[in-house]
Amino acid sequence: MGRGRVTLKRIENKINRQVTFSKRRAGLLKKSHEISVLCDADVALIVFSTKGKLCEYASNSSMERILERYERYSHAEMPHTSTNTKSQGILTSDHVKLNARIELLQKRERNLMGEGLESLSLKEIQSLEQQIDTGLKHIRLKKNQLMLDMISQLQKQIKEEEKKVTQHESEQQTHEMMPSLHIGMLSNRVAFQAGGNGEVEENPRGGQPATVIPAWMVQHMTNK
Amino acid sequence: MGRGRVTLKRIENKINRQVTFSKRRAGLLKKSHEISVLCDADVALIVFSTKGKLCEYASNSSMERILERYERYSHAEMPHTSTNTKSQGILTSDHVKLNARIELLQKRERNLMGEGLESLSLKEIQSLEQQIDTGLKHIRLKKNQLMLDMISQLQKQIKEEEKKVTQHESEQQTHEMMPSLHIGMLSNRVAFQAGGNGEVEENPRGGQPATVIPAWMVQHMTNK
DNA sequence: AACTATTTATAAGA
DNA sequence: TTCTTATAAATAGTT
Repeated sequence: MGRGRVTLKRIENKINRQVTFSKRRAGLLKKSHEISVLCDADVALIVFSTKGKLCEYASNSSMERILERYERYSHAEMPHTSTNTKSQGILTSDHVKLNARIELLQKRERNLMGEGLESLSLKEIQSLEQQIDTGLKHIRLKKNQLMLDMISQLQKQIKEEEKKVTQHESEQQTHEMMPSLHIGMLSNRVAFQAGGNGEVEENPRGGQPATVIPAWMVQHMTNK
Repeated sequence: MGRGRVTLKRIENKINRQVTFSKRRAGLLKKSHEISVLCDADVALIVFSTKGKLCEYASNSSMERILERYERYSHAEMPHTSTNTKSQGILTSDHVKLNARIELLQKRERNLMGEGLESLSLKEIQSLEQQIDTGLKHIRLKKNQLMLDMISQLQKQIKEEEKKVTQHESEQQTHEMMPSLHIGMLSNRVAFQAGGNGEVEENPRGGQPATVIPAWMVQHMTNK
């Protein structure tokens, strides 16, 4: 829907990404609203930008109601940390409660770092492992992103340096050819393989620009 | 986007409504996925059709994770609205401190789970990765320990059961040889190869007698 | 479920 | 950010 074909891949340019985000977010909101009105559907949309800014849409019935309905529908329930956390109420002004909450959070932190596991059951530990494993993947993804950003920035810098040097040389009538450092060509592959301990979390198809719509989505689109 | 202008009003024809719903739902899902990939956003979409059928989309991190994040975010919204009980007086500053600490801990927790990484530098992320990686190893160690404990406990139990059965049989003068289930010989091997990702740091715990390993456990040990 | 005429969304540019 | 514009995409009505 624009002047170029869309490739389903993270937009690397920060500015562009932000702009596209704003535009598409607006579109998504609009369409969410439209389907809710046209088709009399209950819709809840939650979007967090890269920077963590929240944006939400909820049809007619409030977000809360829809989420409740979702919880009810999706599974019988799942007793989880969020339950305690939420029921305690972050806003509680009671000192004791605040301290209790802090203690809880500290225990949670220690658990996440692999400490204080004595009191946990096998099930709890498995769940913990799962969460951390997933989180670690995210972290490594983010790290790769940062490294990529840094690489392209450095490349830009080097190019500029080269330009200066070249200019300088021509001013001095020095026409030697200086072989430029084309470190750049490898950026993508290198970056994607840099996972610390050899884990490659990124799309294994490395250089492929486009992405196929994931199977689950096709399913959603196909099934009724 | 079609042969007629769209009027933002509930489609009365039931069939049409259903068809439009299907089409637009697919579109919405697609766009949700696109913005999540292109703009690196966290997106959760929940749609209930008129008939109450649920359809959902969640980017990368699971729906649960996003909803949790949402809860956290929306709760954190109104911390200032209810600064009640001025009777607390001096304690207020404590309060503020406690709340600040809680916020810090929450951020830390999110970081440990691979969220809210936007504000971190490459160095910080690397350190985080290191910590979590180490922690994860601990957790897996603990898990293995627990599983091994459970296995030997189960083995003991079964042994006793077998004994009872044998006694009973001899009491009844039934001397048929009942081939006991010596599936057990592999127990150790299985246990030691199951370690999630292959890391088993535990030390072999003696050759216990025969045992059947429950299916669920094998699964837990094998998968991952 | 396919097709296609149109409307809509939006990428790029200013 | 906002506006404009050329184009890609979505989709309403049809088969």
